[in-house]
Amino acid sequence: MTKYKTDMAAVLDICKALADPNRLRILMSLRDGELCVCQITEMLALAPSTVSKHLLILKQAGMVESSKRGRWIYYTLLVDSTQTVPVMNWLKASLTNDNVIKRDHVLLKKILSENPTELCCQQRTTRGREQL
Amino acid sequence: MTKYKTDMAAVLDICKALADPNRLRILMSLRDGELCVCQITEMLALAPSTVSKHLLILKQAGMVESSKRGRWIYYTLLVDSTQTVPVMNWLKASLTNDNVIKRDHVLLKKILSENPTELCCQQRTTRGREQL
DNA sequence: CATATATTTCGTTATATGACGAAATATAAA
DNA sequence: TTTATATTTCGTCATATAACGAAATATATG
Repeated sequence: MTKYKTDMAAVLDICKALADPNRLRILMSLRDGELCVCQITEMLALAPSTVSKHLLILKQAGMVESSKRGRWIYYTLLVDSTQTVPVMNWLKASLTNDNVIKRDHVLLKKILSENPTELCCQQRTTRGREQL
Repeated sequence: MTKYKTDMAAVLDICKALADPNRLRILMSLRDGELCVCQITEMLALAPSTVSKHLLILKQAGMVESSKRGRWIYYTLLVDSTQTVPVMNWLKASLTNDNVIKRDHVLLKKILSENPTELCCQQRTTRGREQL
């Protein structure tokens, strides 16, 4: 396993990270690829500071990683880990049909496609409308 | 999935059940078969009431089941569940080499073999010494 | 029946956790 | 440089959780 932490501590960090509905929703929302914090925040409808804390917990557990691009920070699943692969497989198998997760999925598609000017990530470098 | 609970609630109950070191130790201790509460209590060196609570949480999460035999209550892993199998496989792969878990394993073998008269489960119906 | 043993339930207490808002930080746009 | 946007950090508060001891419950033994 990795360094620093004992195996127990590593597993425990993952289990604690999974032991919250909003963090499970975040993990499931990252199935299809990266999302920036503001998109996740929009989906969860929580305070940005709260979402930031959730993401930190997931990151410290080794479930996700972040990359900064311009003003935005994108989070992705850390799929190259011996820990996260079985965990995510189990979560996907168990939660894909959950109503909250399904609702999130629909909402996310809307957030990613429509992305109106009022929303965060308005001026995305790649393909956003630039009008304020 | 099962009844009553949503998928999310079911997964959450499992994750919360796993998010405690003593409950992980209990689950790992049940790898090799059933144990009665007093044996688990001896291994963990916690108050019986605390162990009882941990076992209740694991049971309500669907990770273990109990069967009463005489004065004793034996707990076993619930291995016929689509939830517990992948979870336990992951735990076994991740925790078998952990030092605490290894120490528990040694201790449990001692508890199961020696089982001196002072200990709990003194007068086991199957093969215990009967002297008080 | 009285006693000892095994386990659970209950009440209490200390700590952990999740939520928020305000303030700090960083980066891009005007 | 000033302003707006994106995110994090910090402090606070309410709730959840883990531990214990005492008491209750159940079952076997004397």
